[in-house]
Amino acid sequence: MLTKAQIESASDVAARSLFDAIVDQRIPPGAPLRLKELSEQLGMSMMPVREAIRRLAALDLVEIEPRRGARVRELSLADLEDTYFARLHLENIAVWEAAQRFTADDGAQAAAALADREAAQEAGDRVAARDAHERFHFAIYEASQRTWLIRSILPAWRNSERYRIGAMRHVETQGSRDHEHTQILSALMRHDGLEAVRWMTNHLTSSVRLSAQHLLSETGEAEREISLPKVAEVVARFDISAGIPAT
Amino acid sequence: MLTKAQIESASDVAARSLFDAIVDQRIPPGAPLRLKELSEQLGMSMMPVREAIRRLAALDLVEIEPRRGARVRELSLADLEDTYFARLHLENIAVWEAAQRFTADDGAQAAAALADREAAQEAGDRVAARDAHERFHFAIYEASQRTWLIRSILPAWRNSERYRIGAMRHVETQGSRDHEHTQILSALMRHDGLEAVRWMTNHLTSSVRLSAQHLLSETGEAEREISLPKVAEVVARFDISAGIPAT
DNA sequence: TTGTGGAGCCGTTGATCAAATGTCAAGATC
DNA sequence: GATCTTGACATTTGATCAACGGCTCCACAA
Repeated sequence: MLTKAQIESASDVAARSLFDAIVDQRIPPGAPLRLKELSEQLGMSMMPVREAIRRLAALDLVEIEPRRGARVRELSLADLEDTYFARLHLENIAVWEAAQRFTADDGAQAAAALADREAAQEAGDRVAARDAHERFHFAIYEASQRTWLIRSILPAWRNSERYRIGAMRHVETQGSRDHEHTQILSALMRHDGLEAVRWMTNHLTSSVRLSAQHLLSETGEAEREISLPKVAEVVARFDISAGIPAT
Repeated sequence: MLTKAQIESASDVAARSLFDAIVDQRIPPGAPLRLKELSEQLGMSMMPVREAIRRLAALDLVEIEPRRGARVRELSLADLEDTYFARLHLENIAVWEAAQRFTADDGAQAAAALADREAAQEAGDRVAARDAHERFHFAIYEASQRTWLIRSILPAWRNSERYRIGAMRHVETQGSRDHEHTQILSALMRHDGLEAVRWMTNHLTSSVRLSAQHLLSETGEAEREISLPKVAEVVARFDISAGIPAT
């Protein structure tokens, strides 16, 4: 496990480094990504950097114009809404499915990630905290065993990180985040899909609220309501299914 | 529209060519993709081929082992089920959303794609038919205006093509396929989301049945039931929402 | 305002580097 | 004496590098 995982190709390094820089806004939205410039900074040739950029483009974090190069995608309220619309649906389906086949081992992995996250949080290591947070969520989704569904989640997830990180930096509503995580996990361990969906919906809804607030405060725009499926509607979709035999 | 679109980079050509070859099983499941071999066949250097392979890997059509190269992912009944599970959920959400904001222009585009498909079918051009089929479906999904949701659909869609193409080659159930397409489209034009979801569910369900049948007949395995959400359950999820104000 | 020239940058190429595997022979073991 | 194991070498293949060629954009001039 250590032997292979340690080998990190140059483009892996570049991809991770660029992703961090974009999420942290060290490379701001709209900024062009110059191959030569980046390859010098990272101490490698242009090729691995180029590949890293293509990978980020596959996640739609950057836009590539042929023969023109790549630039960081702009942030917008519309994009934020759209991202969370997708997340609300996809992740709730995953959670619902996970509830039906959640094992003790799944629970242990998720709990470990939660612990890692709190430790990283207290140590002030934001990158590690973000990493652990992702591990927690995907430990849950993977319990659903629905591989293609899980794969579909990742791009939207990664995109939402761009909005979330900024919003979470200063805000101190971390307590309710933790509470939501715990509630989702405990509902899953009880195989209570409906309750897990309810908490996941709350979790995502409050995330998007905070992110939107932060985004608008940065651009100086007035606050305005964002358009998302109603919590009641989302939950109802699963509620009705509860009476119908699964799969 | 012609000026820019005509310029196709070497890796674009390679990616399309490889995708076609994999879907048609000219490169069979499990076969390794050798850079040198392919670059000679395609008359280009190894780099664009390499990039094309990475792109297909992003869609999970091929598996890459670091330093070992890439090979075509194997087909399996489990993967087929998993793919269609994702498609059933994602595409139904898209259809439901599309129904609410479907315009005459959306309808015209979808209808044009359908016509193209029938023309290609009669001309015996399978690649063009597959292309038009994809255009039809995505014309519908794009009417939903949910960009991130639509993006999430593509990988699973492309993967399902690997199963579908083989199954459709000989089978002559094309009539009911066409009927389903028409019904989906007309339901959308009437903004009848529930009916559109119903037909889409039928459409996907019969697709997966045929694909599974074909797959099992090829591997010589006995027919067996595949595990998917029940049609009633899928439709019910949207049915309950119909009573709740949208968005 | 429009046409032209130059600079900058990306996409591609062919060559080089490094890792991983398969082969083969020598020695150990049964 | 036959077979299995082990180690080094050669080959294959992917990953990376540096340079070339062509496209795009911008400045400047007519």
